[in-house]
Amino acid sequence: MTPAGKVLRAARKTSRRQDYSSSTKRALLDNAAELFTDHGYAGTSLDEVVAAARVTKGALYHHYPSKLALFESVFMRCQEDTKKQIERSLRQSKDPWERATIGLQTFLDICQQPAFRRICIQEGPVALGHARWHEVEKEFSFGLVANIVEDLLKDMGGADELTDTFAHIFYGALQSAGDFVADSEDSEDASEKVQAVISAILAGLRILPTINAVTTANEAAG
Amino acid sequence: MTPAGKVLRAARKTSRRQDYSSSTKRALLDNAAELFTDHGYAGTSLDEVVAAARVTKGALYHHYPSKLALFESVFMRCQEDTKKQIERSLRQSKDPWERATIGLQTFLDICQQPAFRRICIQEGPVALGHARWHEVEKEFSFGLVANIVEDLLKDMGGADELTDTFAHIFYGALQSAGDFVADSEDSEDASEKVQAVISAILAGLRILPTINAVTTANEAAG
DNA sequence: TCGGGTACATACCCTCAGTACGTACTCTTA
DNA sequence: TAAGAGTACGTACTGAGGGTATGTACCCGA
Repeated sequence: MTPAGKVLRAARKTSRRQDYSSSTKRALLDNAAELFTDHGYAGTSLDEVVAAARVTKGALYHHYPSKLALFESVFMRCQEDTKKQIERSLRQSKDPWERATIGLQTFLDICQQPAFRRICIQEGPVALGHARWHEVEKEFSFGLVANIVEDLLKDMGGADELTDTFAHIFYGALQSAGDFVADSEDSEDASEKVQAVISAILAGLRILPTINAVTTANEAAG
Repeated sequence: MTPAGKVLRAARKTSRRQDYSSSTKRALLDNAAELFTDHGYAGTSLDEVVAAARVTKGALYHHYPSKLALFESVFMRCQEDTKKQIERSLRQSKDPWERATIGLQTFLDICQQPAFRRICIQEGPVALGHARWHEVEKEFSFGLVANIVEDLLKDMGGADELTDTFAHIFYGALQSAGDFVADSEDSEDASEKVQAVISAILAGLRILPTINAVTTANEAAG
């Protein structure tokens, strides 16, 4: 702990009451996250959540207006954690290809974690609705992956108009890849295979401008 | 109608009572499919379903043991329809690459249909549970796509041990591609772009054996 | 024609999300 | 420092919806 940290801690103006309150809220969020991860949104009752957090429904509805709002808070925290984790991993290198490799590998790892899989990939779109889910994803995990892909394409020779399309499709591919590894018996073996396939797909990127040129030419001719 | 058809129809041994029963069951299934597609599993109440089918809950629970069982029936029918549709499209050609193109394009189209998207892709794994969902998928839509990919790889030079891995990842890519087109403003434009990207990914397939060889070599060396 | 089984309808129960209201505690302000 | 106000809950209830128990009309074979 730095001296600055000590000063900040001493100087903060939160009352004991506020501390208790935020602690309660955090307990609700933590326990909800765990229960939603294990049993899904519909499979988790608020009675279970408040019991795990050792409070009552009155406390829950004081901090969150609805079950859905509670889930969305859990969802947002999961997305924020993911974003931070990927951004931290990206700071390890300056080389575009290396950054891409590291960033994508990090995302792939996160896709195998139960919390992200269940809450952000599976339950998210169903509970929040596809529109709201997509809106948030764009600003967090998908946005990061899209940026990485964009940088890759730029590095390979000019921003292509297929960038956005490829990013979307590639994002789904990564999620599936995470599923594949998470569901496999031998996760090390599966992880290696997945890396090989991802590499092959990215290699396909190299000829993407060519294909696009052909498509455009056909379009003009047709 | 062929004479054989007439004979069959005349010869069938179903009573009027049985006709009514199966008609009721079908009405429940049809209306449930529509409501589940529009409002999801949790968002659809059985009261709405029975009202739409103009029966009561007694009738529903006579034909289906639970809400989940009703959903699973809808889900299965959707998967069966998809399988039939793809298989029919595959009969159009004998050439492996052409078959692959046609089959994948058909699946891509189906991925954009609201029923398949909502019931088989989004709600399916959440409502049925990931394990049960995956089990069924393997026998239907995913199985077909995996076969197409396998044939492609075989045609390109020997069955690769990465086939299964690639099939999984590619399947996810196709689902995302369907999402991309379905959510886009200009679906024709999006469809063309998606085709270009899919082609690029399949092109990456060509060098997949090479990558695998390198990976294996590294593994042996390490 | 007469039991028996089928195909429903009706009425009820239980779980669970959400609400209304009560209360204790704290923090400010006169 | 006493009082008023607001915060942070707890308690008791309501309504919606999935599921069940039971009643009943009808058909169908014997």
